[in-house]
Amino acid sequence: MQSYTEENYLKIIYHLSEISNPVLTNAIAERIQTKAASVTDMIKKLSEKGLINYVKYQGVTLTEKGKSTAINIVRKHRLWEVFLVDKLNFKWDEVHDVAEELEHIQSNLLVERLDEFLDFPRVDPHGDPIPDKHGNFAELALIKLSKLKSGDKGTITGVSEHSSSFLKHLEKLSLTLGKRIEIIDVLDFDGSVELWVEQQKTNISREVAKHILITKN
Amino acid sequence: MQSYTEENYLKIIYHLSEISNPVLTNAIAERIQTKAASVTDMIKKLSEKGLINYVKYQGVTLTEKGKSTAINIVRKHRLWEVFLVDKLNFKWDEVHDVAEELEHIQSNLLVERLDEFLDFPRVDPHGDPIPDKHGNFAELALIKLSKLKSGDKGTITGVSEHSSSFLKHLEKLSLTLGKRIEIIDVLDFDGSVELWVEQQKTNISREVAKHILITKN
DNA sequence: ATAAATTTTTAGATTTGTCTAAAGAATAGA
DNA sequence: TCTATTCTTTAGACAAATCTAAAAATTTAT
Ligand SMILES: [Mn+2]
Ligand SMILES: [Mn+2]
Ligand SMILES: [Mn+2]
Ligand SMILES: [Mn+2]
Repeated sequence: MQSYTEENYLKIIYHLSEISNPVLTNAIAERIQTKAASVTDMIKKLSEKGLINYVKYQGVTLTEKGKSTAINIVRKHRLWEVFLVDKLNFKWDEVHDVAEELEHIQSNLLVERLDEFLDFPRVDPHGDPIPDKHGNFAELALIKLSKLKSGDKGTITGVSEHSSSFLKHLEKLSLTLGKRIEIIDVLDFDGSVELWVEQQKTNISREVAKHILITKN
Repeated sequence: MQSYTEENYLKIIYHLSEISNPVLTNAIAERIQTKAASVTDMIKKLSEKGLINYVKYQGVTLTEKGKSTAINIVRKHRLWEVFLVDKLNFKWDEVHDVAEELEHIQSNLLVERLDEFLDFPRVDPHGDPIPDKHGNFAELALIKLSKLKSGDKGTITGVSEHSSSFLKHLEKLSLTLGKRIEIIDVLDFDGSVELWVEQQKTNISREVAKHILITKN
């Protein structure tokens, strides 16, 4: 059994592994809002527990055991987010912090029953895939909106930034999951994008476009 | 804000206050599965935070602030128990440990939405009353089954013991919430009770009878 | 290749919650 | 009332997770 803190480290190492492998001490420190020295202490401990492989000065990778633990926490996090939005009418920008706590509740029965109660959802309110009880999930082939050219059409199926301010901004522009969009123009000058959504012309910055994920169709 | 541990202490002090006031160090130690010395440390801290009144060697009482904090935890605990039973099909003997964790999730929005989702339940799966958002709840006038005489009739509306083994035992005898019972006889010898429930004669020990709560009618 | 800058680790301290052992206070018995 | 028992508190220690400051390793730049 892992502590609340160990679980948070494992989950963050898991997410960072998708970007760079091995995962470096400072990258963890930045994400977890702590000091590099504290990270070194913790990764030593996780290494002793067989949850990560640690080579001094080189960074860490998850072991199989560490990976499945991390995926289970991600599973719980995303299931709780679905619960909050679908059943308790939370908005997609209100769920993250609460799910951050709920993901640590220890009960397999609870997770499986929750999954069933929610009718086995495949994605969370931000479009992120939910692992099944065996840890399997389809990696969706999503494209950043910022990669599209004028004339391209698609559907918003995810976001790669979960901050409340960002999500509220998208909400205001009707750029929410499931919406069909069509690129009108991409400005050479600053990369900002003009697009159609719900018969309306909208402009978004390149920075915003980078964090909107699209399936072309 | 209180820590997980502080919250557990407050809740236990709250429950023990109903039995004896002030609450003594050893009583807390026994309930919380810890040593008296640890309790002394913690009650000093809770006292400094203004959550309890502490007089050395005399025990503690909750302040208004401590009491309302404790009631809020009890509210969350019981709402989560209702959720687990009503929505996730947990049995009444399976909910306690999970609720013990869930009661510490920090989000007023979550509690209020959960209350609404559950349609503002008044009692939990063990018959215990659920405080409303202002901390008010009706103290039900329940009688221990062990106090009844032969010929007395009533309805099972609560239990004062939440262990899984006890609740499973009641389940087997059909002695669950809402069931009508009638006392046939109380044995002088050992206080054991013979009673009718669902057209069946059943025998229970005095010890079991003590923990079944009845409304006479 | 060597020096400078950056990253990572170690050393030592702090906070929270716990423990054991021993001392101090309250209560009960004779 | 005085002693024995029980209850409670203090003293000192420990594990978990964090921090600052300093040392060591790695990477980058000249
Ligand atoms: Mn978390
Ligand atoms: Mn999410
Ligand atoms: Mn608890
Ligand atoms: Mn209950």
